[in-house]
Amino acid sequence: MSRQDADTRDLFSIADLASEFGISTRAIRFYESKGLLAPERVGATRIFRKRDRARLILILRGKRLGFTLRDISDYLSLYDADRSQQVSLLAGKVDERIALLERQRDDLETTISELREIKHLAEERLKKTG
DNA sequence: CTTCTCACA
DNA sequence: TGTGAGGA
Repeated sequence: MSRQDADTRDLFSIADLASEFGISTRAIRFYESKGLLAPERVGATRIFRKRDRARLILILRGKRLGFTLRDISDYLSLYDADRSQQVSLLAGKVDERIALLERQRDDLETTISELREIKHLAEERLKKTG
């Protein structure tokens, strides 16, 4: 059993992480090119450690919640620097995100109401004309 | 298998 | 925010 669980292992190749998280190796390189990841190198080959993997998990979670890579980058860059600044940045971004989703929800509800009204009028017309 | 870059949506 | 392709 040389194979260890991802959580207990320390070293990962780009292909390991890509398959573990169901993303492309290209996407991982892309995140690195945007400064979100900074794996070690042995020659030209990337070596990802647990902390790199943890950052990738945060990146994917941020994306899932609808944040841009820029948002995520800003957040991650404060990890070692200012912890409380990081927390307040996160709080602000979360507020923004919630506000946007609520506006979108309101817009959707308005649109749905309009469509229901149109449907109602169409059905009324059908009753009259046959 | 890895790397890089350029074009493209 | 990524992908496809082509070369090394």
